[in-house]
Amino acid sequence: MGRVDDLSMFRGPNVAVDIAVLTVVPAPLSGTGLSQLAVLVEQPDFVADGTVLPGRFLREGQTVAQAVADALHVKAGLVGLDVLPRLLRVFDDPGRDPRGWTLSLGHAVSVAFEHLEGARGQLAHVDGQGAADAGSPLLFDHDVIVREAAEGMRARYELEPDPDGLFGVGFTLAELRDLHEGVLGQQLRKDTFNRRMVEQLRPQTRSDGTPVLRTRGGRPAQVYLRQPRPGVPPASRRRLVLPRETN
Amino acid sequence: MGRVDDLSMFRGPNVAVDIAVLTVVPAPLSGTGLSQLAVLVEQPDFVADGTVLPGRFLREGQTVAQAVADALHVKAGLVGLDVLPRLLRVFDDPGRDPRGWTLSLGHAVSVAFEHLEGARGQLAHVDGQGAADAGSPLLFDHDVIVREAAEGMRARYELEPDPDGLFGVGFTLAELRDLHEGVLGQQLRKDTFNRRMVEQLRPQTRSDGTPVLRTRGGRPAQVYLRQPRPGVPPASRRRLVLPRETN
DNA sequence: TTAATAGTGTCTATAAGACAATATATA
DNA sequence: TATATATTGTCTTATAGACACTATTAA
Repeated sequence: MGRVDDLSMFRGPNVAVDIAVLTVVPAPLSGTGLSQLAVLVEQPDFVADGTVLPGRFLREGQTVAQAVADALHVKAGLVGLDVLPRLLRVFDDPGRDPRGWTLSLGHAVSVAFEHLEGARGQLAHVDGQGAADAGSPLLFDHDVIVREAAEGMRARYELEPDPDGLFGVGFTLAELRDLHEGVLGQQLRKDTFNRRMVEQLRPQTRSDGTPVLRTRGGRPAQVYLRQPRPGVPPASRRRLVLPRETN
Repeated sequence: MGRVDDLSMFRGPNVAVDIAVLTVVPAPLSGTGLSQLAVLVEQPDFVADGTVLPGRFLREGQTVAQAVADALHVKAGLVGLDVLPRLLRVFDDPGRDPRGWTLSLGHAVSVAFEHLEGARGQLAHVDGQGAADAGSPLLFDHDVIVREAAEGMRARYELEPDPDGLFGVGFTLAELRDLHEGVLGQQLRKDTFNRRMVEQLRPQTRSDGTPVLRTRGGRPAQVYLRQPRPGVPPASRRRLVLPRETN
């Protein structure tokens, strides 16, 4: 930031936030029998054929996070979620909005499917390439936002158990794997997946020390909780950094 | 983006770009005998004791990349670099600038040390925690920008050879390791480092097929080029994703 | 009982960590 | 020659991949 005493010499752009609300549709509801990554879209009233992400202009005195929360409230009818918007990129083409100079801050948020119950809009399936299959094409740069949002979420879900916290409470390894397969859009190896994840989880126990179990048609499974300590590096990812002074 | 016909009802914020210009000071010049990560800072004229990153307000009709290029030109005297600004985060606290409503888009760019020859400002060493050791404290949120810029660059330099392209031409594995050790602020294991990197590099040869070598006081070393194909996944990072339908 | 799911154990292949040995330049 | 750096090879260890086997529920 430079030294400019009179800011009024600059006319700032209108700044919008556009949000890819990502969720995982549970297997029984997805139609395919598998959990599926999906994004919340809506049909705007100002075009006949087109789909957009929820978005909103930033008001003075607001933070970006507040504008995101407002957009989710006003556009999607979602209230009271405490989400962590992740900034993806800025769309800054000076001619991108014919109505005037606007910037758009593309964001991603991950929301548990249950919290999208009363939401307005539709859930569009996100395919392996990050393309949303809404009925009509995504307008503006919104396809890019969805693709980058999906890419980021997939990268996060490859090494850590449910890093976005879509499970509110405990979960079994099978439920966790369903979730991860939905996010990644790929099947995962059960044994390797379990080995990687177990070491980052804590088995849930009752106060008397007995394990909390959950059954799904077979042998009951241990229920796990995310470790309270975040940022534990997955053991599998060896680092080049030297622990000592050697060489 | 919603449907708003009259944009003039919104008064947009002033939008600034602030840039962490990262470079690696070669070992002979750093004073420590090791290559060192550094960031370009300047002493602003409006405070007695404080340091800032180069920055500039976005003008109408400009893209963010153009504003970054302008800032590097006007503030640091750098012309003609084609840099790739990486967006790090938005600083959006409504009260962060007493002069009025401003947003700042924190960016990182990586620039080869040779290109900073005629630059205004000083190079501040960036330590292992991402803290810049300028003589005086970094003002505003600029310490956060430097930290996140360094984090991102370090993550990139752990698995791939010189992903930011600080070497313009060919390099030996020893030179590459010096560079990576400077970025990471850590010594690296020579053998493992070489194994990882060689498979992502192409040995430089003359038209007659003889290898290009370079000597540094001992046996001459092969000169390598980055593979023209970017985005080659490092072989070491095994993935969970199934190649087949199994499990 | 059978079917379905959960969990454990084991063998193999691959890559990292550690270190030794050899090669080729300069002083 | 001695010294410095580069390069190759090998042994050990850790983890992924593959698969078999046991365990515990419901129907």
